[in-house]
Amino acid sequence: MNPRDDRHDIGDSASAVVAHVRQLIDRGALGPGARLPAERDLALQVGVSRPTVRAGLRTLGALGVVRSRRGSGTYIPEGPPTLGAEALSFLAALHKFTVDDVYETRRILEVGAAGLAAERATSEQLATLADEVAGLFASLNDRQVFLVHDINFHRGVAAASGNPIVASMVEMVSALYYERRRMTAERAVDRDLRDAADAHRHIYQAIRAKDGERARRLMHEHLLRARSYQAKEVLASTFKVPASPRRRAAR
Amino acid sequence: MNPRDDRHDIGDSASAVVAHVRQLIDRGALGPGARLPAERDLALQVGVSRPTVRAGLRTLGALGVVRSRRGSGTYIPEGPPTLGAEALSFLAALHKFTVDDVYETRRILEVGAAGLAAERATSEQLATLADEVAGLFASLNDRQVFLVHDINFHRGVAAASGNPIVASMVEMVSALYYERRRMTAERAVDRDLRDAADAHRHIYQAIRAKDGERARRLMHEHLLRARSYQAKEVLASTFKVPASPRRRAAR
DNA sequence: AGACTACAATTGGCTGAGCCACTTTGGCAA
DNA sequence: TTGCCAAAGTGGCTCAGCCAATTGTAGTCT
Repeated sequence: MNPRDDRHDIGDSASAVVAHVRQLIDRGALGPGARLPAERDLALQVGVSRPTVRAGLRTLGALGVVRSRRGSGTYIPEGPPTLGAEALSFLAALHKFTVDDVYETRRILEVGAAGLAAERATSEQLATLADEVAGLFASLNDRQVFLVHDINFHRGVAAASGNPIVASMVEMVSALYYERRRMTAERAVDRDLRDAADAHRHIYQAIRAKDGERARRLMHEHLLRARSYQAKEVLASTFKVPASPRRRAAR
Repeated sequence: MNPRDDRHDIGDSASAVVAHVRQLIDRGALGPGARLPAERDLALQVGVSRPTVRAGLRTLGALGVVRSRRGSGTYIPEGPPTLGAEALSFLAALHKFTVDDVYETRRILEVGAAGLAAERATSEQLATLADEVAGLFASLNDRQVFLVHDINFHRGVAAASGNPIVASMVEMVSALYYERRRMTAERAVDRDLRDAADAHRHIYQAIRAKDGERARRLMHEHLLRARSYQAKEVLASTFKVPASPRRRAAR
């Protein structure tokens, strides 16, 4: 539709592709679940080569805006909005984030999310939280499974907050937390696990009772205690240094 | 080159480049300010073609992990860790984040940041905050400049929190806020601007006095009031839009 | 000697053509 | 109707090469 689409841009041609897709989104031509034009078509539309289009799409892919499936096409993901956790993971590796930094961020974000969840959680979201609490009590003897239910409970609270920005940020730090915690979860103490499961149950009850202030207070205390549990484990392992009793299968 | 390499990975070759760089970072061979090997060298190291290396580097660039400068090389950025704000901007466009969503997220993050800042702010960071407060009072008649000082104050508080994760998240939402607010800032009411400047001054004073609870309370109230200011502006413009001013002066 | 300019090497940005692997689809045969 | 298979479409990757910006260096002018 534009024979006069000269390339007066001075910057990257690849970012012109990003801008083009952004326009399509802002114009409403692309939304969640939509499929983008094929790379070869996009190249014609924007007036750049296909490798350049691929570069732009790769940028969008890294941002989590699009996802490419070989043989099928490039799509805008459906479902709840999500910020890629990879960026935070790299940042953590580069700038040496401490465990306390992570717990502190979680306290700020998730205490707020718990308060909102108490005001807004739908019955469906409450049911999800109840499931995860049940999962916690059912997996007291399997630390890895327990950890997954733990994380899922917190993600569920974030989703129940009804605020997509808060939810996606909690997803980010949860992913970072999981990435680190997964390797040390085996050291957790039985009694601490039971305490944690109880804490989750009480948070769930506060949210279900629409008691925002109590939900906030309980979430705050839970995260403070969780941090001290983990600190204790690190301390204990420093002194014990036990040989790993279990062999793992290949890879 | 040779299909009988040890490249039996099934996944992207481009992500092998990302993983390679990640290894270099984890191993300590790359840190902030460091320069990556040239693309042509990296291609040899990883065993892929140069376009594939470029694809991987572009992913890292989108994540904010590296930055390429034509003719010079590809570097890991120095300075405080920062999460690209572009991802959140796209997410906002795709999922129709509301103004309330943004203010709510700011309340959660920045109230927490203000509390931490009161405990940890260095004298240098306090001086920066004081500068921005002065800038606010000095720009009461220029809404665009006022907005910049406003944002910078809040970024300064986040930086003073001493928590790099919280700081980078505040940067993200601040960028989103600025992107939207910039277009409507002209509508701000004189009296509201003065109120806002006062609020910032009081927050600064609380942080300087190391009174975390007061800093949190003031930040909370400030952000609540700022939201209602903005809502009022939108309402006013809804009724007054066609009423063109008789004169174009008064700026 | 010191400042400046011209140049050449290095490096990222981009192109075009092409091959491969996977997915989807539609027509054909049982 | 059901099942299968081949063709078309699509993204992943490579190769070879040219362009443009940067940078360090050698040579020139003042």
